[in-house]
Amino acid sequence: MTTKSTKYSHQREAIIKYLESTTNHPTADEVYQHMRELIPNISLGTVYRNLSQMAASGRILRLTADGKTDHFDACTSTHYHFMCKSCGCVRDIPIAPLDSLVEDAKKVSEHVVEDVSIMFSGTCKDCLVKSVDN
Amino acid sequence: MTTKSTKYSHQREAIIKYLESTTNHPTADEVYQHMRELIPNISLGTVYRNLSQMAASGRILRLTADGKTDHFDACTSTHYHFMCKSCGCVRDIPIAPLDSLVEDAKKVSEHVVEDVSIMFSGTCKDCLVKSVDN
DNA sequence: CTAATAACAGTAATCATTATCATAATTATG
DNA sequence: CATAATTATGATAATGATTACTGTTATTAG
Repeated sequence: MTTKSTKYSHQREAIIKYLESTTNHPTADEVYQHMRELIPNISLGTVYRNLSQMAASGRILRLTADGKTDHFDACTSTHYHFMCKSCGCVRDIPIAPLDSLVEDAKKVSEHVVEDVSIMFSGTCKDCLVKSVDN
Repeated sequence: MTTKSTKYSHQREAIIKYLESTTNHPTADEVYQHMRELIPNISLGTVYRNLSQMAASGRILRLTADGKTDHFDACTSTHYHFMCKSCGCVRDIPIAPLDSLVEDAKKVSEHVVEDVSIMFSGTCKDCLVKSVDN
């Protein structure tokens, strides 16, 4: 069995650069739309393949929130997120990491707890303004 | 504008009874498979419609974990869940509610934080046994 | 009892994502 | 450096979960 290696690709490089340049945690389709400005004939499948590959290897984070569309984050250190119930945008929440949470869960659970995902939700400031206008 | 009311249905009654009888947090399809034993010609659409309706009204909880399939829980008081990365099952994690978490997030965020979802992940005890066998 | 309306079963449509496949780009090797 | 091996790509088809549509049935109000 030969372990398969990773080859360089222009497309993957552009995707990771874009993810590192934004704190907006875009969806696969948002990444795709941006990439098309740089690489007009890039395929949506290429974007999905590279995002999934980088998420699997730990290079980026896959954020699952409302069960509809995943978001991606190039910042892999422990931090938390907020999803707007109105527009679906994902933003950072600057609270301190809850280091003991997984440890606490490990102690009480009969299962092997490895990770925890914390997702806040509510209304983002932009959607709040819009709702006041109406 | 007339507010639309809710009418009784045999199907919805059976769905909520089933959800209340289990702590396994089934998916819509698992609910459907169970319902077919009681109501053989029930439609999958009916199951989805009633689950969505009850989740929207707060009667049950919709649990989103891996972005693939939602799970449902008739217990709506604050508690936490674990999803197995191997088989996808969802189980309860009996740690005490983190009451201050949403309050803390409200203080530091420029958005209107209302709720938080906490999802642990790892390997469930059943999958652990299977992996040891191999 | 009858009219109004919500819920139903069955099915088609949608959306996000993954798989397939022939071609192109990258890397290894003689 | 030439060529073989292998991974990545673009284009598109397929999948899986969920929602929408439609004609019919059940529930409820008058």
